[in-house]
Amino acid sequence: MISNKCKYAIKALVYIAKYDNGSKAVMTSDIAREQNIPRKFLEIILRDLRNNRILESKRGKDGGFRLLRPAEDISLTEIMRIIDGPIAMLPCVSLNYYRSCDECEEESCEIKGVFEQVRDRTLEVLNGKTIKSLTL
Amino acid sequence: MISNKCKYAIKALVYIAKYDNGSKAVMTSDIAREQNIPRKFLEIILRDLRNNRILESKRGKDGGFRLLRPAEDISLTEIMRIIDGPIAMLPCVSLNYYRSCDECEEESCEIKGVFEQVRDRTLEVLNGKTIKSLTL
DNA sequence: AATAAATACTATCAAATTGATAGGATATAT
DNA sequence: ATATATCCTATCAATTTGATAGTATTTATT
Repeated sequence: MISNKCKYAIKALVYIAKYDNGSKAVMTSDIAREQNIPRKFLEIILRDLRNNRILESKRGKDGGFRLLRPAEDISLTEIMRIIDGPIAMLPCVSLNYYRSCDECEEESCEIKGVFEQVRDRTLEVLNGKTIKSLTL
Repeated sequence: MISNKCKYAIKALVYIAKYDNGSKAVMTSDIAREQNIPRKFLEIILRDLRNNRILESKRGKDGGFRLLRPAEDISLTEIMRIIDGPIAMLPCVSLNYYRSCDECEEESCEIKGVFEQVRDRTLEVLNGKTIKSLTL
C-alpha cells in the first residue's frame, strides 16, 4: 500500500496541473477543500514537494503553488519515491533504495527473483504515467 | 515493501517444503538457524501459518511443522495476504481487502486506474508462483 | 504604513505497526 | 520421569503514520 500522504501528494499535483492557468498559483486551501485533504497535513506535503523541486511556491497574498516542470515531465514513480521511498517489495531489489537483507546471501536467495519480476512489471506501468497523463 | 515477517514466512515455507521428507517434521529451531530468522519471532509466524491452515504442527519431542497441502498448491499471494494483508497499493483497488477511500468518489478518481493496472501486473507474477516453484 | 492573506517553520501528538523477546504451559517420544 | 518440542500470553521499544497547533515570515493591496 502507498501511504495516504502519497495518495494526497499525487492528487494534489494532478489538481495543480489542472488549475494552474499561468496567471494565478494554486492555493493549499483550494486543493484541500476540493480534494478532501486535511489542510495542515497538505501544507507539509506541498512543502515537501517544493523541497524536492517538484513545485515552486509563492508566499503572501495571491501566493500558492505551481509545477516547476511541465506535467508530462513528472512521473508517478518520482513522486512515490519522494514521499514513500522504495517502490520495490524487497530492499534488495530496489533500484533507488537498495539495501541488502541482513539474514541472507543474495546469490542464493530463493525469493529475490520473483520480486524482481514484480518490480519490473510495476515499473512498466508506473514509469509510463505522468501527472499530465493522469489529468486526461 | 513486504514486512520482514512476510519475508520470513515465505522463506520458512520454502525451507519446510525442501526438507519435509515425510518421516520427520521440520523444527522451528532448524529453520531459524539455517535461514537466520530470530527463533521466537519465527514461532509466532509458524503458528500464524498453522492457524491459517497452511501448516500442520506436531508438539513434543520429534515435533515440528509440515505443509498441510502440496507445495504446488500454496501460492505466494495466499501467504502474503495472510501475513501482510492487501497486496494492492490502494485500498479501493484491493481484491481481497477492499475499502473505499474516505476522501474521494471512486467514479471520478484520477489515480484508481493506474493502481488497478499495477495490481493486475503484480498478480500476474505472484499468482503464478507457488512454494514449490520457489524451491526449484 | 497598515492590513489581510498566503506559505514556512517548529513542535507536538496519538494511534497503529513493526520487529521482536521473555517466560511459562502443554504435549509427546523415549 | 525426562527431555524436547510447540503453544500461549504478555510485553516492549522503535518507527511510521496521519495528523494538529501556533507562530513567523512574506507579499499584494489599500
